[in-house]
Amino acid sequence: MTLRLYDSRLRALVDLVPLVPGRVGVYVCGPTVQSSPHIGHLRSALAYDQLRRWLNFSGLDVTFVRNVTDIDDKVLANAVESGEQWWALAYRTELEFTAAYSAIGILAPTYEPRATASIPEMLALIGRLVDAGHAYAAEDGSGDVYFDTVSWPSYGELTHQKLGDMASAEDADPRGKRDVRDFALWKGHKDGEPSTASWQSAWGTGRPGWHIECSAMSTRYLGPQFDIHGGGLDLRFPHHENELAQSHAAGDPFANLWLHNGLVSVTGQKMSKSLGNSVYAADLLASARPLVVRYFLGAAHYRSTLEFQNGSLAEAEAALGRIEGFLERATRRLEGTRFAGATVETVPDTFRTAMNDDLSVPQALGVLHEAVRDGNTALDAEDFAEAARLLGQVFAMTSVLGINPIDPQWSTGEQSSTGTALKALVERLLEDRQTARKARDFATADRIRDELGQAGITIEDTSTGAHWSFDG
RNA sequence: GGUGGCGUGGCCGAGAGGCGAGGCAGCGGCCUGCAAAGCCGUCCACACGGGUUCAAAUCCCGUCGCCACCUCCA
Repeated sequence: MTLRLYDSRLRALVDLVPLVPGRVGVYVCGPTVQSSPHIGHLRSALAYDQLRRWLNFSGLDVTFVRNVTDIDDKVLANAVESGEQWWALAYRTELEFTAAYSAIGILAPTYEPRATASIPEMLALIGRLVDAGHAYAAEDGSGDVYFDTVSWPSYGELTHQKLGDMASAEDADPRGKRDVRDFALWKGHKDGEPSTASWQSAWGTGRPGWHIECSAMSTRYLGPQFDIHGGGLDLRFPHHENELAQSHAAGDPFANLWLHNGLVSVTGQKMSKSLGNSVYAADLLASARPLVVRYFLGAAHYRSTLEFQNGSLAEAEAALGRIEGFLERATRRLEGTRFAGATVETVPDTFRTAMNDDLSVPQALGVLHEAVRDGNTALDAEDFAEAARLLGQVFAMTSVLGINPIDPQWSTGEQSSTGTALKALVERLLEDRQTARKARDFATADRIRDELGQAGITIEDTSTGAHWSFDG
């Protein structure tokens, strides 16, 4: 059984056939580090994290490259606004992204190249394009170098647009362009721009255009041809179209498969700064546990628009709570039986089939929740063999999806002296409550439960004694 | 003007010709001293109008509404 993915260039589901058997190269467009990470950046990164984990689970050796574009018009503009060096802004922002990614369990890439560290590769690529007649230096002396779209007949192949049908970009500065649709490969240095943001080239000092960095970095680390290129739906045009054009025109076969993840809408609207409805990573992480944020962002299919609204996180918390509840309850009940710790971690075939079908995570979550329900039923029936089997499945499925609650990733590090003291105190109170219950002094028993409840601690009476936990 | 997507129950969210995905919320029940947790049941949906078919949420035609991209975007 092989993984099928939706290739947005072919607009069809295709089998993933690695160029080198057993190995997969994945390039994902990372952020332009111009401002703080928002919900959309996290959703996108998470989609490819799910892909990567599934590829790994399927036994493939994955080289996963996600870039950081640390030089760009907006980086320069925002640095002027905030009164700091552009490279300081870029690095500060990059650290914010890394922290947010890591908080929700996105695995660190195999490598994370920065655009500014691949300038020679970009210049070499531009040189090949100029030599091949698909790029030209502007004739206005600006030092700009443009890709010649008219010289490349298949321009538009990724987004299935014809050059003549495209709306002309009225806001673009035509300057030295031969055609308004030509895009900058290299931007000549302008007065007022910091000298630290300019590099020597055959066309004068300057800096890279947008797009060229991804062609240069993907082929630098994955080769002129690689398996998968991913990014947000909004990058299809112009960014990915231009990447494809410049790489093909330079003679590179480039990516075999193009993946695009859906965007996030906030209460039905596109998120944008002008609407003032931006939801930042920091907002999300301040209002829910990181595991809940991950569950929420990963619960819809990666190609669907994900709707964020009031209550979204609470719903995710509740759904996840069911899974956590089963894992805890089952582990507790199986403790001391011959099934404890003997769970074989396998994933059900239905789960595997769903994941292989273009990463159908929503269906896979359906399988997961059914296993949780069946597992709870087995526990109620004291069928420990069945409960243990399902516990193993739930562990396996949550691990593959990166939402296994007992993964050390999610531990809040409460093994402190305060934690130990709290445990002793709560257990002491639970003993008092148990004594009262045995004496049928329910007023006292309920008072203890209420007091603990007010302190944020929930009590559940089970056949093996009272269990306490913090409120979700 | 061009390219593409979407409309599913109170909400989120899968499915893509024939068995009610799943979750959240609600209601009824079992369990419980009462709860909590869990389980069972219930709530039988597919924008609208036609058509094809033994059978349509799914295919076809039309209509309405919403959204994305067309050189800042994850």
